Amino acid sequence: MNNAQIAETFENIAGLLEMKGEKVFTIRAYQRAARTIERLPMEVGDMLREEQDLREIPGIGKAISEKIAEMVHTDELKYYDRLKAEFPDGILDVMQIPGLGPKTVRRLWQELGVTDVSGLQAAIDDGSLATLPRLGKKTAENIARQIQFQRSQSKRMPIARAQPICDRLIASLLDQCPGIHRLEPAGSMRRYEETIGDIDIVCTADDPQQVLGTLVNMPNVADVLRHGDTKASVYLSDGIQVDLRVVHERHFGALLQYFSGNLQHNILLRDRASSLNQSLNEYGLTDKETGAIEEFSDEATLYNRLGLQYIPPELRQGVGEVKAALEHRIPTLVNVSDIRGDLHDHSDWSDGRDPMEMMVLAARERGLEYFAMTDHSVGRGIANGLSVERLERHKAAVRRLDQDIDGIRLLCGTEMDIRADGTLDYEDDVLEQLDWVVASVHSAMGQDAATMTERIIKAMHSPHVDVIGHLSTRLVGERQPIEADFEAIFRAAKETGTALEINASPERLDLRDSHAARARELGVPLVISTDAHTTEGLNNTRFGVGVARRAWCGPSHILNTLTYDRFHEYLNMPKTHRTEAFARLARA
DNA sequence: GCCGTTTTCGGCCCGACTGTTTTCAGTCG
Repeated sequence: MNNAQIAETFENIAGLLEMKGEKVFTIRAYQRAARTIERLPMEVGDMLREEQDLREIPGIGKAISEKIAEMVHTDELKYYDRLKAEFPDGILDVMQIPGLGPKTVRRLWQELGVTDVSGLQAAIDDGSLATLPRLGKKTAENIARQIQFQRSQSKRMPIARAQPICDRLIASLLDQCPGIHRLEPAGSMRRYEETIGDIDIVCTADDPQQVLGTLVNMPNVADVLRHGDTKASVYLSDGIQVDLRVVHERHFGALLQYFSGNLQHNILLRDRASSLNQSLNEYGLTDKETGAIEEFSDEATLYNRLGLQYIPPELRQGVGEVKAALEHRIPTLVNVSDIRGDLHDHSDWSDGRDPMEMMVLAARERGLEYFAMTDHSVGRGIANGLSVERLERHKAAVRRLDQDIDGIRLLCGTEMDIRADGTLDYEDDVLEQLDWVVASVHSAMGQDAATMTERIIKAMHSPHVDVIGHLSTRLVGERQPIEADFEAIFRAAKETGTALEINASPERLDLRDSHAARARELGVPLVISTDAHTTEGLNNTRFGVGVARRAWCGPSHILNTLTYDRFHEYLNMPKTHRTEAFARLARA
């Protein structure tokens, strides 16, 4: 079993225990373990194989580590099987419906025999649900609506889709509410999660009611879920929920912190406050003895007041960052402004939309010092991949632009297919004339893990392959990643001196955060590239930087933060010396 | 179930909103 499957099992256990009426702290422990395992940089199976003690991971103790070991070794969990047997099969689906919690679901099952979503719908339709004490007509209507919504949309939205919706919404609120002082996205958007459950926005304004009223009355609001004095929740017709919270200016720091989450981070922070005899809520810190309230107009002061280093939003995942902040171990994270080059880009020579010259000018406009033109190789017939002959002319065109355009250095490159058998799409004599080679998997993505791992590692052993592009080939919310032994691939990357790409295209975000973290731990040079196919695509660097920041990467972990001269020095190094050379160059 | 510059036992985050209630339980984030 892999981390994702183990995490899901613990999540389900938590759900079933809730219904059973188990102690909330037991339930919380399983939920916390699930989140932690989901975000672990390494497969727990590999950790056990290397005889690491899982109990060193925060939130994982004796009972849970034993359960993990059982799942890794036997692919099943007897405790979970016994627990599942106590409940009908579809009951967890019923609990997924917003507004229905364990207490209600249990009553519906025991008193009305509801065991799945269709049974729930039937209980609404025949009126029996509304007859139960403390449930009524309105509740029945709300549940019916939620079932409809759940059917019409998938649960979480890729950040690529949510971001423009959020941007438009904020622009629209600012436009219609002149009394707004501050308005910022918070939640998973601010943490640069790869998918967004709902759009959280925090606000300060002269007249909170006016702002909330404006939101609920917007034309693209499909449904109003809640509308109170300080917060409102709506469903947009775009298929995503928006939560807006409005408070007084002097509470803004505490509110922004509270709403930027995640849940586990906030729990740990409140825990920290508690140990200082303070109580933390979205309005500020309350002294438990005197009752005095301290307010914060910005987040940094709040963290400092708790004796903590400031924790950037991307790190607020409840997986050790609070402890690190206490010990002043929060690193300086990479910023968009640190990125000096883009090393994976397409033009209309292959499947890009814009001409090479426009791409280069757009890159220069964005302040980049160097830029690699990496159109597809011949094997990508469908993407108008370049034959050896066209590659020759492509190269000449790049060299010409490099001469003609000042202020940016160009690299002749390719995004070359790694074929199904691990051979490369161009011969060595062609590759050695290029400045920069991105090698990517675009075909036969369904290979078994052993074949795929061997295929990629074989490509890494080529002296000409500088970086592996979008390693897992996943598309967020669309296509599953390849099956492979990623730990072995990361180790081979280090050994062969092959860099790994963090593909910043928000559809990809590949490496994903936990993989980037593991590669960083091993010292593999990472590259943040946009894989732009249009000039606008160059704006996506921020998403890649978001992934790198979530992986605790500083500028010294990212190859394309090097100045052109240093980057050039790196490239002139034989591959096998590069990992070491990078560590030196990045420190210098 | 986890965890310890108070603790190996006794704690474990905190408030808003809704519906169905005459004071609050359930759910959510």
